[in-house]
Amino acid sequence: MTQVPARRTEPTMRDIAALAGVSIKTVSRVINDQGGAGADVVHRVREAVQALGYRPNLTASSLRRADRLSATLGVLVDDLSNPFDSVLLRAVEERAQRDRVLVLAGSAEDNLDLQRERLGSLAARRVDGMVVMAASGPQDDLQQERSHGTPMVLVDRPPTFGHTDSVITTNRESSREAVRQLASYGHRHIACLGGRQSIWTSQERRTGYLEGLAEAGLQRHDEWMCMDLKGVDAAARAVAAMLDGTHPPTALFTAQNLITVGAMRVLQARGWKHRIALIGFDDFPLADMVDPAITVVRQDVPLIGRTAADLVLARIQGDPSPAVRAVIPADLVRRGSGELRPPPA
Amino acid sequence: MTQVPARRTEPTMRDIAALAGVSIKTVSRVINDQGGAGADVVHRVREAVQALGYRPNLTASSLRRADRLSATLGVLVDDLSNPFDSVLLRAVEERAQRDRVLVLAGSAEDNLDLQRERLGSLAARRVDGMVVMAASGPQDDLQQERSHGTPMVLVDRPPTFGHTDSVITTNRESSREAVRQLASYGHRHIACLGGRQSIWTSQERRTGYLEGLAEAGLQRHDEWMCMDLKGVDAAARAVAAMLDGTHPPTALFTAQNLITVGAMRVLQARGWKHRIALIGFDDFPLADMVDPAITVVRQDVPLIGRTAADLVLARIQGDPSPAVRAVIPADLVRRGSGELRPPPA
DNA sequence: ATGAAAGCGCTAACAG
DNA sequence: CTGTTAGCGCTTTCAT
Repeated sequence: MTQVPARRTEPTMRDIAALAGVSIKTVSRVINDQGGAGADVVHRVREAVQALGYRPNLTASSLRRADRLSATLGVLVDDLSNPFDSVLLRAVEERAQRDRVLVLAGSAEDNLDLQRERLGSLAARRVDGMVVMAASGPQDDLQQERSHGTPMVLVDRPPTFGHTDSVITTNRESSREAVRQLASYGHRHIACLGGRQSIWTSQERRTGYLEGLAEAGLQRHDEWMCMDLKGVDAAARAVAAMLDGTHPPTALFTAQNLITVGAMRVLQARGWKHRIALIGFDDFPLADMVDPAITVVRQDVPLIGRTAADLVLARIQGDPSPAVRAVIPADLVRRGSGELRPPPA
Repeated sequence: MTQVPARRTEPTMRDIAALAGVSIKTVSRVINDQGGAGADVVHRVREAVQALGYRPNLTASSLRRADRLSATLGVLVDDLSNPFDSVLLRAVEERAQRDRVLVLAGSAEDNLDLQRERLGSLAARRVDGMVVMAASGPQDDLQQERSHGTPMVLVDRPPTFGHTDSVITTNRESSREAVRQLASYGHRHIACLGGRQSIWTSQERRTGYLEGLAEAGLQRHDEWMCMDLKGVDAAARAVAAMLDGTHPPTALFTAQNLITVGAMRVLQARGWKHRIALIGFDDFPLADMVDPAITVVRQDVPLIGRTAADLVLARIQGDPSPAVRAVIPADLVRRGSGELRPPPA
């Protein structure tokens, strides 16, 4: 292996102008296709660009340009390696690229300090707008950023302050529907396993669960409710404990991805996977390949991302209409595990 | 809902200077903690910053600063929503954030035109360096970008040109190991199902398969080799056809994620999942939850990402050492499907 | 159709 | 310790 070449200084419009024998302004006009330049001049400039390997400097241009736009969007999620987050990012990126806008991506890990730091980094780069999955807790930093005028769309969790667009899914309604379906299959002992209650979606799904119970005329039972579970193993332990309790449920509503997997693991280990019904919130790969295939509430994550991107891009273009709170419907994908009936009493 | 506030003009150092009654240079010093400023002056400046809600403009500063660094890294992958790509991105982001460097992310969809376009966008923003999963085909655009002096690290696929760092995994060696293990369990009819041969990794894995056969003293057989499969369904059809052929294999080596899933589906449908051995390249969620659990070759994607980030960040710092070709070992995760023996003849 | 001068927000180099 | 001047690469404005 040989030495890695050192960074060279890039040619500027000045260099092009000198080589083409025109003024720097003419170069600018040619490069931005603004017309009003003689054919031969255009040709000479293009040749010089080729010869020197010139590439426009967007940061310098946006500094002076009237719109001051950086053609860059900030996207802040919990964790870029999460399937939900990465699918969302991809959808935003795809939409943004249509307008030749690039995406600065960051993970805030549901941590307010990290979120503040990342917000500052994005602001320092003068992104044209932001798509943010808000960390749990007070949204002061987001609101402050917003008050600077930065177009911002919140995804997955709504803003607690005004004048700001958001895109969320039907957490509560779909959870309610899942529980109602379990009830309609004859279940009367339906448990809910959920994630951190500090996260808005967890709360909503829990509320939906309770509403579903009520609508089916079923009693709630504290023994059948377990929140703040973190990770597959914690979920598995909670499910095991519940099944060993004095009032074991016959159906489970797992309000989050990893919790669903934890529940599957326990049911599989005990050989009860065809006996205990299971509906999970959020789809996951291979949910249809296991036995029984897992019934889930599926969010339309790409649509959430596209909607968020459309909103923020429109705001950047100056759309002054009232703030929107878009709700993307989730649907119940029936695959088997949620259509198991309880054993006869 | 009320009107969304319009973008306001941000205060500049000039405004701070005016309010604090100092020169703009003093403001610069205070904001960049360069010292050499009286305590009361510092205080006045800080107050003005607070009062006006001033935030530094990194693009403007990097335009003039000696190092010209934008504190931004470009990351170009196939598809940001792929698990491999998003885990990689996350690892790079994490490393970059330690140096307060942000990440501009893009998907090139293994398409040379899109890749060129994205490369140009990154270059226009003067990223300090790039981490690139090269699209299949000629790497002229990458090489040209490289020749401009941009620090660049290729991941997952090596460069076909010189003086450029790369980070890859043991595609060939691990494939060979997988095949050798199948042979050691008594299999003599081992098939290989692979993805697009235009992709370097597919070729390497196929070569590893052939080497593994040879080392085990087994004959290769064209009927047992099927490449250029795209997607779960195509893979499933190919596996089905193979099993229906005149020389059905007793073991399968599937060289890519989705192909593994396609194979699983067929084996499951035919009730042969405990009869035909299966080893897949690349781990996937729930591989340990299905029956039988799937034996896979697992890449250490986070380590690949961290290594790539470390390399490019070091180059940005000026590291002049010879180009590195880092190889991150993949390991065989034995879960059951790859440890099935062939039926007695 | 082309160019000169000014300036975007900031930092470098040098004075005082 | 603090300020002045120049200039990063580009676009704006206005002149020719």
